Amino acid sequence: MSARQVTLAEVAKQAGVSLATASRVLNGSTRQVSGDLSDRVLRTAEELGYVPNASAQALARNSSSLVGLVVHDITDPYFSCIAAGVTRVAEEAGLVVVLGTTGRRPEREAELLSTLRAHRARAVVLAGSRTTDRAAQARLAAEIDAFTEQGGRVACVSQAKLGTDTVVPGNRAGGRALARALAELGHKRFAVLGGPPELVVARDRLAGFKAGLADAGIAPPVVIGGAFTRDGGYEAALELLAAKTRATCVFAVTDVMAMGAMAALRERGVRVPEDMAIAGFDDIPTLRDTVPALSTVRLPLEEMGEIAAGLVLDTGRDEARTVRVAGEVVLRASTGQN
Amino acid sequence: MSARQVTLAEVAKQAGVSLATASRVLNGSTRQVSGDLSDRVLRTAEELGYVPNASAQALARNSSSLVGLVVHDITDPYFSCIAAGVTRVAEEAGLVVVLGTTGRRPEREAELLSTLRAHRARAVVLAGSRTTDRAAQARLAAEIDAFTEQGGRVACVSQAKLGTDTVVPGNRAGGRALARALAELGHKRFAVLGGPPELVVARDRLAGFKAGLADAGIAPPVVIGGAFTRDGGYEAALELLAAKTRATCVFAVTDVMAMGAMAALRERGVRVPEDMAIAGFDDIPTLRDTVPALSTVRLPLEEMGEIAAGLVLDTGRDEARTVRVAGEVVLRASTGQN
DNA sequence: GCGTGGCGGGAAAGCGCTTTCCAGCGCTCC
DNA sequence: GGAGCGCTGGAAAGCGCTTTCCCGCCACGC
Repeated sequence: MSARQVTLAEVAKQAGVSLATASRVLNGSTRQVSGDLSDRVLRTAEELGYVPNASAQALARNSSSLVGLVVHDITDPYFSCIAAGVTRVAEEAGLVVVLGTTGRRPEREAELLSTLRAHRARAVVLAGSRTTDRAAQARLAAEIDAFTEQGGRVACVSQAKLGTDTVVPGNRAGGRALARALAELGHKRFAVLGGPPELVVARDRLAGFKAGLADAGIAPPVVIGGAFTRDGGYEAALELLAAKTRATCVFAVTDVMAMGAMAALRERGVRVPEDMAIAGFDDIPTLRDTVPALSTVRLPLEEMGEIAAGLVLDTGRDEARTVRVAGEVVLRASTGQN
Repeated sequence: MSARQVTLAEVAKQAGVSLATASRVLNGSTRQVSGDLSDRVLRTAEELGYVPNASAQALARNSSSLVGLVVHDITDPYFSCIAAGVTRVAEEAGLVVVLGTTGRRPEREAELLSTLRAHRARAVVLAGSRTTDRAAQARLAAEIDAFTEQGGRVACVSQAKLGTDTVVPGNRAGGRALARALAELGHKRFAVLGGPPELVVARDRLAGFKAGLADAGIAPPVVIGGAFTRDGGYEAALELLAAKTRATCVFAVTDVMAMGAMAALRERGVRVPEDMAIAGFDDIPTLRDTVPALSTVRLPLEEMGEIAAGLVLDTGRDEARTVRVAGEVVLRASTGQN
């Protein structure tokens, strides 16, 4: 089988030109090639079905056309939206995105970065959330350094790391605005499903929310931890109900968690929003269509992916930049009065 | 900046061995190396922070560690679930997955395959649905041939292509079983939101559904086309309502479409399931938690991704294999009586 | 007329790795 | 005791491409 792949050398020979000329014609260069030869090369390349060997190009140029994308779980709409943004931009730039998933294990992030470095990826977007796990962070920082020293760029979504481009959503501000909006709806007693305490994103949203409550002169919420997933929200909501707090409104730091929480409430016969109002964060598309529609803080997820990819592919500037994107409170049926 | 990357040659020199020996130690080979030298190489590699250059390896070995994955839209839960399965298997095998998105343009599939070929990807999973567009199919078939001739393997999810491994969900059988189950619930008049007529997946599900209705001695359904997306389902549902059929139960050929349809029904004040029952296909995770929960045909999406990746990475067998996975009817609240 | 410079073309030196081939060495086996 | 073998280590030839360097050619200016 395996018809040997057509090489540049074959094209060159067939077209009766040198390797150098063929390369210049087919893969761009500053040098000019006469129209005559150029045509001939183009034609034979076409005829032979020549496709350049990307590995060889990468080796010779010492830079590949790969862009890395690291997420925790591609199944999570938060990440898949960001992924959509990143891939769109990358593909427009003629690059190819390699997808790495961590399964929420922080140490995988560094491993993946190392792999990406081996592949000489020219850039990486890190969409996973930052943890406070010291060892993992140190290892990650070292990998990031190694990666950038090798000439690659790194952008983080929602986790400011020194020396990298960053897209920072207004987690704190969003949480705060949401708290105020909910307070205005008349709620007095709040609970928060706070996710894992070591996740910075979760902490920021929680901190913002608390600040917002304080602004409104409302007592601090009951906070219940849990995993950053639908099931985490489900469990946390059950725990909340078991705790018999008098909260009338619960804030899940993530839409996905809110989804699980709503399922738990429903199972327990707690009506939303009559018995318990609920709000999330992110505004993932699927939850706009649910009943009741979820109140949340909207983040332009796809756009954030696009921005991150844009930052990381913009070879012009060299210093790290930070782009802030604001969250927008969106009140829907899940908090009533709407 | 850019501290030059550590090369094998540097490691070898530092460790006082030849390039060949260093390569054998670090990157596996059939050949043995004495424990003494081996240790020395391993140690210096560690010290220097050596990471093999994947492009160079790919070039020298004429085979890379890339696995392609082509989907229409990574944001669609159907695809993101499959993607999760594929990446899991690939990462376990020490491979890296390259994600390509077509944006539902059939011609992109061939383009991406060509790119993947340039990168010498060792395998590709095509998760996009097959269309009946002749030109696109021909181009795609040619690219698949080129890819396999070059030594790569191709697997398709849910679209049987000659000469490739395939994971085939029971679209027809699932549609049929669903129709029968719905008939048993007492429905007599059905509508189908059939998606784009040129998509084979959509056609199969529809055909199966019709067959199931026929089995139950029920008149053929009203069929309304539309896009294979949430918005497509939304529009199609509006059209259905405008058509003033007397259908009491509507089958959306995709859960995602069903989601849009439910939103449309809700907006128009049509209660589900009291006024109109609805069922989907795929069983995407998010819709298990909605109100009402969606009746559907469950497909093991992640598993399908895993199977596809498994097929394509199993270098043992050479002929194309087909794995069928059955859909399982799951009746939930959206069809009432439950 | 000849030096100059610009320009298009080709030869060849890598890029970092794998792998073949060969050399040397210590064994076993007659 | 020597032929033959198996085993380990190293030299070197690629893998397919980019890019530097050089060469020959032509147009130009003095």
